[in-house]
Amino acid sequence: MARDHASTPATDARTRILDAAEAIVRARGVPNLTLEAAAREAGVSKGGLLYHFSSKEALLSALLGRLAEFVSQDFTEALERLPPGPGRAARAMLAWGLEVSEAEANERCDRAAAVFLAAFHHDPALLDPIRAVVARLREAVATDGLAPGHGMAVMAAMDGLFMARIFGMYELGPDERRDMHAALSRLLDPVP
Amino acid sequence: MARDHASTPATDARTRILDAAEAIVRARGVPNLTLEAAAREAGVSKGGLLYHFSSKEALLSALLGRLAEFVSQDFTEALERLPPGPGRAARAMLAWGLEVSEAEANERCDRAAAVFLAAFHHDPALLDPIRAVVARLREAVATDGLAPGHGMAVMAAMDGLFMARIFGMYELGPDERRDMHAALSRLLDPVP
DNA sequence: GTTGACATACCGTCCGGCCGGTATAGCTTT
DNA sequence: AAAGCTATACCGGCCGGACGGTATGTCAAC
Repeated sequence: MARDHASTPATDARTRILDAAEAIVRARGVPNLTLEAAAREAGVSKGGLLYHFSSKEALLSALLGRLAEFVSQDFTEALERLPPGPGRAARAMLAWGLEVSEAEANERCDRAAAVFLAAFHHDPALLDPIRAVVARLREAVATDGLAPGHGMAVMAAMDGLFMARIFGMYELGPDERRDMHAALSRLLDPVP
Repeated sequence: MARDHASTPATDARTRILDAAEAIVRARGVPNLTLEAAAREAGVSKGGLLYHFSSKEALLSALLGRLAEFVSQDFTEALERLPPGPGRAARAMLAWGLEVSEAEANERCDRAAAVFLAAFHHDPALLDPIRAVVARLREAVATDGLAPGHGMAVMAAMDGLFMARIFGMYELGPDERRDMHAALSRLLDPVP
């Protein structure tokens, strides 16, 4: 322990380092995420960082574990808030992406993107944990009672918005979000 | 000019370098795209490469110009192959992503992804040329006579498939492609 | 002999990782 | 209870390698 010193933020060093790494990527991009920078931002020395994460890969791996767990849990909660019935998983995705405030959606998106891109750049295999989560989501969407392809269309559309934002391609305004939500909702009703 | 020399592969050095850079990113990832590696792969010296592209940024910029032009032209062609009428742009996107062979779609996707990711990593601003192209596509999709949001839903779904592939998240099998095509096609008909 | 199209050699920087040290807390032995 | 011992949680400096970029040389073609 020995964690005090008058002016240290209550969180433990490990978490602070993780947060710092994320913040750096968000603010200054993947190439600026160096061990020194992360250590500085977290208020520890480089040696201190390497005590907690024995390599850059270990740091990124931890970052990704956190993300995967967060995403998984977040989606599960969205799912459980919805009544059962055909298309529940797809409706959860839709809600998850388009029924929250734009600010909230963007925040989640940016957090995920930062971790995502940093890990992918270092080694694509680091994405395996979220790949597993996504596979679960996909399975849920594909088997929730909708006509084949309909749920996946919704999921793909949400993923498209994610990508469009992280690469700064386009971003929907409030009206467009509403319109797109309405359009995709048509896919959730039983085929006419 | 002065392009011969008995034993140079028919293409000019500039193009060979561009192709080499793309190939490296595709085969070994963004971090392995170095000037030396690109030069070696293209069969020139590092100095030779720097004669054609005065910096790494210049190389990436050229790569991206090529991509932007290719995408723009490719989409225009897809558009022109379709009869006019409401939803033409959206149908072109759908055709572009789901009415070609899986191999062809993947090939285009991977080429684009390689350039995309390499440029983005070096400097997100390098993506501006394709951002402009995408803005044009988006405009086309948003104003092609469909009910609001419907075209964008299709576009986002295609972008989602793009992202899912480049990050190895998921990939649709032939049946899924067909099903998703059918699902999204429902959005192209006049609202019932 | 000048220019275009390279090749070779080299430099400065930056980054990941390792190492030796150190202060503190807790346990144990006497 | 005093004295050791060990583990934890760091600090600060260093090294080796790689990479982008420059500077200079070369050599055929015109």
